[in-house]
Amino acid sequence: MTARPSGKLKPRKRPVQARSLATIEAIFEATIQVLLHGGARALTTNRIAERAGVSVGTLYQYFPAKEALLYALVSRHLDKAGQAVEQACQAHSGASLSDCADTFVDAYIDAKAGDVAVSRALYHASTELDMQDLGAAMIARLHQAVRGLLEHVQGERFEPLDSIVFSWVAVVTGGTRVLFEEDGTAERLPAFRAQLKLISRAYLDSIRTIETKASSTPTGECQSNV
Amino acid sequence: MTARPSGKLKPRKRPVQARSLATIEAIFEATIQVLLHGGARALTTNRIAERAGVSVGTLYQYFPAKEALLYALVSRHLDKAGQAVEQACQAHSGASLSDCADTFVDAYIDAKAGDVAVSRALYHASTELDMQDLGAAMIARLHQAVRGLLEHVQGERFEPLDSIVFSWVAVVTGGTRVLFEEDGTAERLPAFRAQLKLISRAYLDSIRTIETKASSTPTGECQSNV
DNA sequence: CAAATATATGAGCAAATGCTCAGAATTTTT
DNA sequence: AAAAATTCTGAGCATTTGCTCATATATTTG
Repeated sequence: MTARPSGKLKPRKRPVQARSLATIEAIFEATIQVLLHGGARALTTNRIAERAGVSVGTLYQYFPAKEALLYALVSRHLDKAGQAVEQACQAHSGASLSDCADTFVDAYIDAKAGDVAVSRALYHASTELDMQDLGAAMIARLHQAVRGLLEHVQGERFEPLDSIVFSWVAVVTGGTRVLFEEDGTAERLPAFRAQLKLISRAYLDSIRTIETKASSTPTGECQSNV
Repeated sequence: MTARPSGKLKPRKRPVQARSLATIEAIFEATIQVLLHGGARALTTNRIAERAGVSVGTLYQYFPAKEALLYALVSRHLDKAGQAVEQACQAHSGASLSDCADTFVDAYIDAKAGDVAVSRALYHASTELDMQDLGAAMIARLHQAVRGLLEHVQGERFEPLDSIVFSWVAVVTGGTRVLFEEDGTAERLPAFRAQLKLISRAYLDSIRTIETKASSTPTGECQSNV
């Protein structure tokens, strides 16, 4: 289900001894540090290696290209967040509508808020490269989790489900990103989280239709999407 | 009110003859073309000049650095969008709540949807540089326009206004950006627009309080923000 | 211990990039 | 038409970047 890197993005060598694992970890950590300290422009393989306390050659023994390193790092980060959201959604399956709304909002924000600076840095770094597949995989994952959440709300039905899921996820993830790019993220976060829950609850509440009744499409404009 | 570039971001020379103005326009256009064709990685000053049909020297006569060129281009683009939204908001001042919701959603999406590819390209290019001031100025502009819109809804009051404005703007702009990064933006756009209106209407409707009555804060968590 | 395997080193190459500058070409002014 | 002002040219410099490879060190295996 996870996007598998191809060509130059695939890791070069798998570590077998303990020290090499530690080296890779150091490289990952150094990458984040360089990114945080100097931004995407300062992110050179030589600098990363220096900061990690290894030589460039070592870096290139595990990653065939700078892109591959970033790819692995972003992949890792997204995977953690995706897993957290999936878990939360499954744990709250069958909950009430407003609980569902809160569940997704909290899960997503918490997953990203763990380290705002890292999230921001990795995002900026990722836009340079062509890793749309990673972003797409993440979104697909969120879609599936949220879809499951909405499908199991007792006695309610949402149509058109695809469109609703897409829009809700877009609004929550996109809105959070805007917050994270802003200065003063931390201070704004609590209020934003509360408002995002209000938004989600109000939205889902306004478009829900009671089950087993004839469902009249709430909007005339949209029907379905591929 | 507009952010003024300082240091290396300030244009170098002002055009006085007609041909130089055309040259600058060609450089702008070429920048967009190169960006669209090869992405941020391929955006070099030599390539831009070549595509524009001028020499690099000419480019550097008007822009002291590559950054300055991009800064001017993004500034221009954001300004156009900001102006469009401001105008729409002012034109619909005093409208009903759901009209207000639709107004902002339509104005913002239309401003960005004019040329999806350009929006996307410029956004990606801008993340590399440090032009947070431009983004901040744009957001501040949107905030003010939306605040004016909500303040003039007859007989309704929104509190805490700052928090509501921030969240609504974040959700609309962020959600739209997610859509624009996705594949198949065009096909998804109509459905998303409709859902975004539903989201906005449901949200604003759920938090409105009748004027001249004692306003009870709808959420306990959030009060105000600096 | 020795052979085999795994890991680490870092000087330096090839390519690319941002940008300059001395002067040519064009337009405007006198 | 000459002088002045403006605009344009593009070869090439200084620097940076991603990355390699011959060699050295460390760890495991037989």
